[in-house]
This record gives sequence, C-alpha cells and structure tokens, in this order.
Amino acid sequence: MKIRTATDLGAFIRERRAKLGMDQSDLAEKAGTSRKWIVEVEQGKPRAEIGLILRTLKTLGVSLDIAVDRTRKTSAASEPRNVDINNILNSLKKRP
Amino acid sequence: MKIRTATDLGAFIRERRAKLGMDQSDLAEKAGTSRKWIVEVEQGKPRAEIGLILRTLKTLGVSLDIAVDRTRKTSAASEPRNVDINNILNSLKKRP
DNA sequence: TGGTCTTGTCACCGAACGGTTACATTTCGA
DNA sequence: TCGAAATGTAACCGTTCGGTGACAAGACCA
Repeated sequence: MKIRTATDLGAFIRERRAKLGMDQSDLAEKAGTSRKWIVEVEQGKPRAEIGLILRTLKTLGVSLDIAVDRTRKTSAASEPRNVDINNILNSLKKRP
Repeated sequence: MKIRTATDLGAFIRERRAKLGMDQSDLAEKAGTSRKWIVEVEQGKPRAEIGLILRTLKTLGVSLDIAVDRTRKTSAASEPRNVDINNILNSLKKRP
C-alpha cells in the first residue's frame, strides 16, 4: 500500500493493530510509547515523530519500502534532462 | 529499499537529492521547509515530523510503500496463531 | 589567490510535542 | 439491559520542534 499522507499511515496502523488483536494500550506498551500517541497517530497526526512511527511499524510486523516513482515528474524538477546530466557529472566527481 | 531507521531515511533522501542535482536549499524550498530541517533529516533526525517527510519524499519523486512482513515474528506478538484467529472473528463481525 | 557554492552549526523564539492522569463516550458480550 | 473493556478528550508540564538569520569550513574553478 502506498503511503502518501499521515492519514494513510494512521489508517494502516489501526487496521493492522486490529488484525493482530491488539488494543491501543497493547500497541503503545509494545512500541514504547503512550496510548495518547497511538490515538493521535491513528487519527492521522502529521506532526508525529518518524522515530516513534518506525518503532510502531516494527512492532506491528510491517516494513516500509521506499522507491523512486516510475511515473516521472518529480513534482518539482524543472528540467529533468539537463538535471540528470549535471548529476552524473557531479556524482562522478564526488568520489575521488 | 527498506527503511528501518531515521538514519536509513536520511541517507536515502540525501542520495536522491544529489541524484536530482538539487542542493539543500533547492529541496527545502520545493518541499516547503527550511534548509536547517533538511540538514537535520539527512543526518538521521529521529524526531522529524512525518508530514514534512512525506512532503519531501513527494518532492523527490519517491514513494513510500508499506506491507506486512512475510518474515513472521511481529517483534512483539506472543501467540500469533491465537491472535490471528481472534482477529478473523473480530474482523468478520466488524462489518454488519 | 580570490570568489562562489555548498554544507554544517549556532542562538533565539513561539509553537507543538509526547507522557501522565483523569474522565467521558462508545462498543460489545454476558 | 447491564457492566466492563476499548476508545476519545482534556489539562498540565518539561522538552524539543522547526524557521530565521548569520557565520565558518570546505570544495571547486577561474
């Protein structure tokens, strides 16, 4: 499943927690956080800390994969072709 | 690539940013954050906000995928078999 | 050498964090 | 229907966040 927003993440966590038969207290304890935090994250809190989130996902037996989109458009890159060329040049020079 | 820690994430972001030929200021501006924040995240800051991180990844043309590990052991679940059964029962009852 | 670009660090600030505790609400089985 | 369990809120608190602006160190090229 693709995670695009904090809301996506919260929904996934809630679903997965339920699937494992845990209540919020269980998960909080096993992930080393508080129930309050679990509640907020499941509701899609965008300012939750990435560290706690990673610990929580691990507790849930879930893994995060990151990958470059095949669907072009980096959502902000202006000149993909030129940029790529520059990068290659830069990258080659970076490692002496 | 699997993301297990904030350090993993920071390394990936830095690498991807470089590959796109952006400097930290470029990325900060396009992702709507500050250069200071980019520096910290690339260094593996575990308390960075998930919302900003998601925006940054989007800017980099990268997507996050989440999935249940096939490698058993939920890192905390005590009785997998029983738990699964209870879940199935609960799940079935959830949708009337 | 000098100048530019990039990155890392610092101090400052208001805002929000996450933990704790307690109480209200909802859910659901006996 | 009743009562316990699960979930959602609230207030309080010390800590840390992220943004700003400025400066230093390092790399690089003209």
